[in-house]
Amino acid sequence: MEKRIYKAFKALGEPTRLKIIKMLSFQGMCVCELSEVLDMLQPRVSQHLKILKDAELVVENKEGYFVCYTLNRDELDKLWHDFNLFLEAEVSSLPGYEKESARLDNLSCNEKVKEIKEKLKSESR
Amino acid sequence: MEKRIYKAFKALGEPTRLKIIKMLSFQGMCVCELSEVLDMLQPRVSQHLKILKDAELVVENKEGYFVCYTLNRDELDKLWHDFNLFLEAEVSSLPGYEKESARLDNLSCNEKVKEIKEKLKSESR
DNA sequence: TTTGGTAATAAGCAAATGAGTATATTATGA
DNA sequence: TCATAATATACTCATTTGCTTATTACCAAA
Repeated sequence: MEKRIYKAFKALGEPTRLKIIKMLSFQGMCVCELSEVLDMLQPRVSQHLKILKDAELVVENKEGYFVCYTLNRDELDKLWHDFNLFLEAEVSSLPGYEKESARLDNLSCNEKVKEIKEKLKSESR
Repeated sequence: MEKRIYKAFKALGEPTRLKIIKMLSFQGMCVCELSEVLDMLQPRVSQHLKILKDAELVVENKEGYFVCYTLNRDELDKLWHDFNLFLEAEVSSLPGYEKESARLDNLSCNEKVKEIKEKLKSESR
């Protein structure tokens, strides 16, 4: 789960790919169109589309020798939803966080840190 | 606007930073605590926190020589909101997309592409 | 089965990134 | 002012990333 999340964010966190996604938000487009509209070499577009496809943010439809890509809006919504589930989840319930959870339970940190946190909490009330 | 968006996604799209964010979703924590809980060297934690702070996903509160970091949930919500605005916006209205918009208006693409799109459209109805 | 057009992959290279080590910087208290 | 603790920054190195060029794979029509 966690890997899927950061993989999707990583795919979104790049200017060229964000541009491609913006173009696809307007309409489905094939590689040659994207290449023309964005004024980019075709391999560059294809490579980024592959990354977006691996992250399931984009879907391809082959039609003859054209490959039409469309934005996967459902997956985008799901990404944000899953990310929020991840944030809300108990640390102890997350797979791969066993050790972190244990260390969280017996933090050997300074007493002062606790005081500081109490202070911050009371301030935020 | 666009740069802020992909910068934030880029910040989220990395496993170590996602872990840090998860920890901060539980409670505000200082660097030493994060370092201990995640079993990572302190400079590593500090470096990632800097990136998260630059993306405004995290806020720091200095208390003595402790620095307590908290998750900026408002900014997270804003990120998703702005991202959706970006997706919904007219290409012609987006700064930095002037050329793309113009090229979009007179695509020299093959007639077949148009046929394919018509076909896909009618199928999706 | 050739030919022409479209897209994917491979290879090479420069730039960016992440981690570790060492060294500042900042703040506190004696 | 000096010693100590927490955090930030500098530096180095290995890995990854993105772009370009070249090549290959794929598909359709003649």
